[in-house]
Amino acid sequence: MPGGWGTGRGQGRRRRVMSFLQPCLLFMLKSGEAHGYSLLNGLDEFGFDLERLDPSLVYRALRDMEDSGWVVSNWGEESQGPQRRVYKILPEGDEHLVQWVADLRRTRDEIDRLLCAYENQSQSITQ
Amino acid sequence: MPGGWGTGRGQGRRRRVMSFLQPCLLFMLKSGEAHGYSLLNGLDEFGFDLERLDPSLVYRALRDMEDSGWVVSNWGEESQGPQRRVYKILPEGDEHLVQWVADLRRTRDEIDRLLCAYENQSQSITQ
DNA sequence: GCGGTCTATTGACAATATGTCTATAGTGTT
DNA sequence: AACACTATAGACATATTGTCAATAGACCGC
Repeated sequence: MPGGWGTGRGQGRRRRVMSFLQPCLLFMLKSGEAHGYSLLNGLDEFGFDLERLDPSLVYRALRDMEDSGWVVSNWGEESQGPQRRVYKILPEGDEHLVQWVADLRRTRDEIDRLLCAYENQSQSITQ
Repeated sequence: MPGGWGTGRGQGRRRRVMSFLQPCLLFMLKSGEAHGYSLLNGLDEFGFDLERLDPSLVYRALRDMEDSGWVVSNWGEESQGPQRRVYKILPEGDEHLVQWVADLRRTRDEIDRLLCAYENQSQSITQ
């Protein structure tokens, strides 16, 4: 832990929930099957900076989720352009997303607690 | 990324913000100097399960923050009982906490966006 | 007096997670 | 022909977290 901002990798890099890519990708796949690059592009909807997001991160996450049995993929049948893998969520992936949702609610509450305590302390000091 | 819950380390382990210990410890030190073990005990206030939280994690985080110049510590002057290090936040630590607060607000908003999208999709499906 | 638990701290090693880079390849534009 | 975008994936490095062992004082129960 070099120390968050200003040192080491990704200066100014934001700290998000660990493995946050996972529930985002699972959720997008709930809306329908998609291929990797379009999922990548959809991540800006959840706060990812697409200019800084290396595509290999997304593809590795997709592969890992497939290894875990939450999604499945098959090569599309394009006749034109590069071949694309089409990903689809499985029932196990749906269940996993339910767990993620419960866990993210708790994580949000924990962040809220710290932020509220911080803001309350700032107010009491200035009064 | 074996896949969150059910496999690998920490079965059922929750996924929180990376390095979340850091702002929690910094905030507690804003309230006044404290020694390591009391900071450890105060972490239940922010969602940490004290029964599962290894003290070495907290002490390492404190050391890392001291290395980064955000806190300072000195050996207390107890005549009885084991010696204790007393930690104190520095102005740089205060500034770093301000950055953490801004970042945590964004992280909370990102979680909110995913949770709202998820709940909206669940409702549209059942209607 | 001894064993166990709690308090108090720290380092070493292992495991997990993320970041970066390289590579291949098709299409479209300049 | 070069560049950018699309599309995918592996290797290597770095960052972060988890676990274990170690030391030691105080207190409590037996």
